[in-house]
Amino acid sequence: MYGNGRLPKRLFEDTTTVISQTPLNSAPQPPEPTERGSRRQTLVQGLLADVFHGRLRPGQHLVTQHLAERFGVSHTPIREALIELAGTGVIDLLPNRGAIVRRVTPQDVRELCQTRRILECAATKLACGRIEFQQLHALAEEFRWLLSVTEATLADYVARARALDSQLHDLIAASCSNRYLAQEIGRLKILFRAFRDVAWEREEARNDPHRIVIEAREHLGIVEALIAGGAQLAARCMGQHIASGARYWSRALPADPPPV
Amino acid sequence: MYGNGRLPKRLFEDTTTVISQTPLNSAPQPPEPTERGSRRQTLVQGLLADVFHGRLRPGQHLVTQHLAERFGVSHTPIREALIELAGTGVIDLLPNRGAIVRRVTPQDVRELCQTRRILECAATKLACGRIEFQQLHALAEEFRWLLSVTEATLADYVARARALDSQLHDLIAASCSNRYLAQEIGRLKILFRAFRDVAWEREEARNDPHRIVIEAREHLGIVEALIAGGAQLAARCMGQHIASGARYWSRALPADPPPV
DNA sequence: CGAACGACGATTCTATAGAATATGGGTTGC
DNA sequence: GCAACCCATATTCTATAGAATCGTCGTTCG
Repeated sequence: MYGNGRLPKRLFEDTTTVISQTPLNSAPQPPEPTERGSRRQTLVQGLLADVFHGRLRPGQHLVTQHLAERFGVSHTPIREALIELAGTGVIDLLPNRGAIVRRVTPQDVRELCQTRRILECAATKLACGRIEFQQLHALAEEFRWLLSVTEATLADYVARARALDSQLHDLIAASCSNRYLAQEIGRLKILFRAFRDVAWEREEARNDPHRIVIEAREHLGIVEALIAGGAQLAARCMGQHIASGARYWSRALPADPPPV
Repeated sequence: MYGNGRLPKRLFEDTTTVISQTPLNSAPQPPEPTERGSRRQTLVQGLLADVFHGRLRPGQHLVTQHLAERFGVSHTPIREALIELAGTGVIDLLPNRGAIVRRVTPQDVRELCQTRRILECAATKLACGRIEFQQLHALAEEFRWLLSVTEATLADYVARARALDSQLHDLIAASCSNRYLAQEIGRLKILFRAFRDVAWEREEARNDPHRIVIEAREHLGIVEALIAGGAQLAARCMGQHIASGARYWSRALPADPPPV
């Protein structure tokens, strides 16, 4: 297979053959011809999921050839997706030497959330007073509804809770009147969501109603502070909210590879 | 030239032919075969310079064909550079419709600096107490030297001042013990540097000694606060330093295109 | 026996060609 | 005269092939 029977070269700490070891038939989308133009985005999502799932291990050397085969596309879009991923810091891209997956440790999640907190608190402060009261009241309604419902159909309930979460954070980012700030928040949000979605799947606490209630309460606090015009208070609430999320979600990381 | 004599299609507000209108013989590097592997980075730098110089106007439609000819490379690395630029927010990348240059207004520079201030102040606070005193004292020495020298050879003087500037900011970013934060700072730094370099060239205040002295004083303040262990004070100094820079450099934007 | 040199192989990087998509003008019908 | 439909062209997007580069192994010299 590899010329004269030699094993594939090992450049980095992990083997390159992990890909064929683990049954990766689950992730590679069937040659589903995603519409032209959004293929790179699809690949980015897929690779992100792989990284957070632990299918692509930290330090592992990503070979475009293999990835291309797995996803059923050519090298070119793979390469482009890797460039985009390198921009978000998930992988390192060494010239002429390919891409390696950066380590994702609980420490990383903490740092990610810390950075998110810094940015989103600032955005909250800036957004305070710039959001239509109507929107804020509507959101407050929704969160109160979440808190009032004790036992509903979980599926819809969860979906709605997550949608509202996105809605609030996006609204604040969009209203801070600073495009760069909003963009950085968006970038980190993608990372955090990818991580959270994986944690969501692997946790037995998958549809933990308790967590949803806690988050709804935190969200409501933020909205109420924004309605009252308390920028400092709103920012503090946001800070606590993100810190709380960090503590909750960072438990669900894939098993730490043994420290080399 | 274009089939039956029709003009090239106009998709966006600005003409696509601007490229051939303005004498762009200055920027396009001669087919200088930059070494393999760093070509994308070179293109990113070149395109950034073009944007901030105003050679690529806001809203303008970037055609990969033209850019490839200008830089003397193929479409592929151009496309990759555009993806990377889209990651930093300089251009918008619409699927199947190419890239357009985002508007860079004084407002943008303000927002950029505001975001930088948020991030770097946080980093300063975090870095306080984590940097070797030796390094801090050495930097302080240097800044005092800058302040003491009244009239030296400008060239070296300016170069050294800029190097020290980078050194201090990089040291703080590297010492905040948060890789994501450091990375975001780095990203914004690239944008700010590209902008500043252009302003530097176009301003008559090119080697403004006064500005250097002011910055040295601000830098010294930051370093001294870090030595004293005053995280709050250091962060406040950093905030004032960045705000001061924002006020100074935002004057030198290319002439605003008339508001459409 | 250890270290340095040379060569092979794998992989990345760039270039070119072909297919899909969107845009704008021309034409037809009302 | 106006609006909707259709076609042609430019441009983007993906795929494939070739050239340069890096890492590793085998050999040779000290």
